[in-house]
Amino acid sequence: MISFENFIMTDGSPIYLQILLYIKRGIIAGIICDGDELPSRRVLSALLGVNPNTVQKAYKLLEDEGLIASRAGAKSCVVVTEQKLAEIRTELLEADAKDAIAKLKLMGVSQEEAHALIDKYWKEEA
Amino acid sequence: MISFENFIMTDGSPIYLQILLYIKRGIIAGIICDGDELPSRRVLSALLGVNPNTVQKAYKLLEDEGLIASRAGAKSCVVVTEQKLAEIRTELLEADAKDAIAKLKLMGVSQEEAHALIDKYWKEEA
DNA sequence: GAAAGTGTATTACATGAATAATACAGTGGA
DNA sequence: TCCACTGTATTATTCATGTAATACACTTTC
Repeated sequence: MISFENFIMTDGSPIYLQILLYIKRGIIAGIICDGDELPSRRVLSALLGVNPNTVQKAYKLLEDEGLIASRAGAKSCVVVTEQKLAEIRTELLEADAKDAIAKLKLMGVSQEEAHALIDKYWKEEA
Repeated sequence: MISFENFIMTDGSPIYLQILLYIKRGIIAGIICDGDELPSRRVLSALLGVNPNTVQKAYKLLEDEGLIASRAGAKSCVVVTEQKLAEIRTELLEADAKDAIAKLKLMGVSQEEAHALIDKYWKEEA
């Protein structure tokens, strides 16, 4: 069963997207694997303190991407091939890296300073 | 007059926040300096293709932070002291760096890979 | 088979973001 | 002084997010 203990809700971006990205990043990290069971919509919504529909929205999008499989009555589970994993890994890594770099550049940070920032803040938090 | 030619509108986060952050990051980069004139609400809204109220919302927040000064009838302009600059620089750099690092960690990226990602994507785009 | 839990779907509502159309008062330059 | 431009404020509307309350069919397990 997939764990959500490291899930931290951010204010700002839609909750259903945060859930979606959390699962995607977990898959990329190898923490969430092919065949893993997802918590049911009702259980996860209760755990996060949100509405079941919000969770359903995230799960629906993941199913549209072919990353999870759902059948009425049974638990949903993760479906990941090697190829799909490589795809979303590249997609998310590139997006996150470029986004961060663009922000730093806007603030006049140099490439060397960027490396220093990573070293400075990497150790903090789990 | 402050230029917005490097401003790129992202979908997702509120436009007024994007405007606010763009100006803050410009101040941090030293591109936007104390005394600089801001484009009027109407002019900037026309330039970005958004409603004047959206720009007003961003400017209002900047004024609440003491980063710009507005008087009815006259152009708004930037107000930045050395101390305030140091404050927001630390605040934004830390926030952006920590945010990016947290995302990479969720995907199982190592500190070494993070450095490699910076080198890989730094050159792209202006 | 029965019950509990599951996925799925529908409808209604609340809220905030953003748009739209104004209106008014103050500033600055011709 | 006059006029264009400025900041400021108000009200109404649209849209997406998120909530809420259901309902129904299917599966898993006892």
